Amino acid sequence: MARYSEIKNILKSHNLKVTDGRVDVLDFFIRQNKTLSFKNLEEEFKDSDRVTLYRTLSAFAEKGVLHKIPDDSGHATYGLCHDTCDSEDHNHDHIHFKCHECGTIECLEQNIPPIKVPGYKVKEADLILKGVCKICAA
Amino acid sequence: MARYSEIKNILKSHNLKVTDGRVDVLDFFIRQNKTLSFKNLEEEFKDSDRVTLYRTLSAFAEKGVLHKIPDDSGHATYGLCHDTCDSEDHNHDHIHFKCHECGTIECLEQNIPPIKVPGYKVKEADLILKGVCKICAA
DNA sequence: ACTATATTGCAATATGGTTGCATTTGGCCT
DNA sequence: AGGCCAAATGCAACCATATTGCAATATAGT
Repeated sequence: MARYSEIKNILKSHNLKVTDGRVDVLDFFIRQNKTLSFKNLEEEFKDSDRVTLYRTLSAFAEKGVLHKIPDDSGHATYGLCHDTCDSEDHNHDHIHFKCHECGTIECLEQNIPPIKVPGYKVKEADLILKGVCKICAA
Repeated sequence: MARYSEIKNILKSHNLKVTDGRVDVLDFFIRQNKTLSFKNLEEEFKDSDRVTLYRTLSAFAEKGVLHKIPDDSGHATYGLCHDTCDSEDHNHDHIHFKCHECGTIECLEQNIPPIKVPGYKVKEADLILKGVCKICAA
């Protein structure tokens, strides 16, 4: 497990009470260091309540610990926020990549290029690339 | 209603049997000339079976009459394919725009700029812009 | 008009997520 | 340390959305 004090700090600094469940979920994200779907979490935390898990994830997403990755399949996936996000300022303009082989969704370092559409006010942009990821392609 | 013969031709040329339900749905898409969610269709075709509607839409999407627009909300939306798509070759590299005010999803003429990611094989790209559409912004 | 095959309609079932509420817990304040 | 309050949890019930199996029906080709 990542340093307990570190995890506790992350929670506290995002205005989240430190509970066993939250510590475990956040620790899991840190250790896995990749995006996780609700299903992934449900499997990892079999004995904990689905509802709590949902609420943990939405609390994390709302407070800027995780970001929810839009997925056309409808199955939400979450990733750790890289930078110092909080409920006021989530900035996630990076590109996501979904691998057809291993199924994982990855946050890329690359940002979404700014796109202008005449007459439209663009506030957000979601770009999901699909194909074969670095690892599977190697 | 759009010319019945025209609708019939579209169905036939996509290897779809011409049934009353399909004609009605396709006609509705043509008349509305915008993307429609499953809910939109359900409301329009109250008396027809939801299951048939689901199957009609997925048949249309599979055969290239409609394209399914990925939406993070999980509620699928469909739009007429601009060009001559079929089950072999769907090409939908245009950008989608979701308006926060009127809620509609629009297909833009603009295409998604090609994006390279070193080490990755990019096969598809989905770009959804969000904000205020031309009509609401005016 | 007849037949093979695809489509429809219905009921049942699955999946994914939410709500209400009683109970427990964490964080703060003495 | 003890107590309080608000927030978090666990549970059951519920809701929305989507899918499956199957019998009945309609379509397209002969």
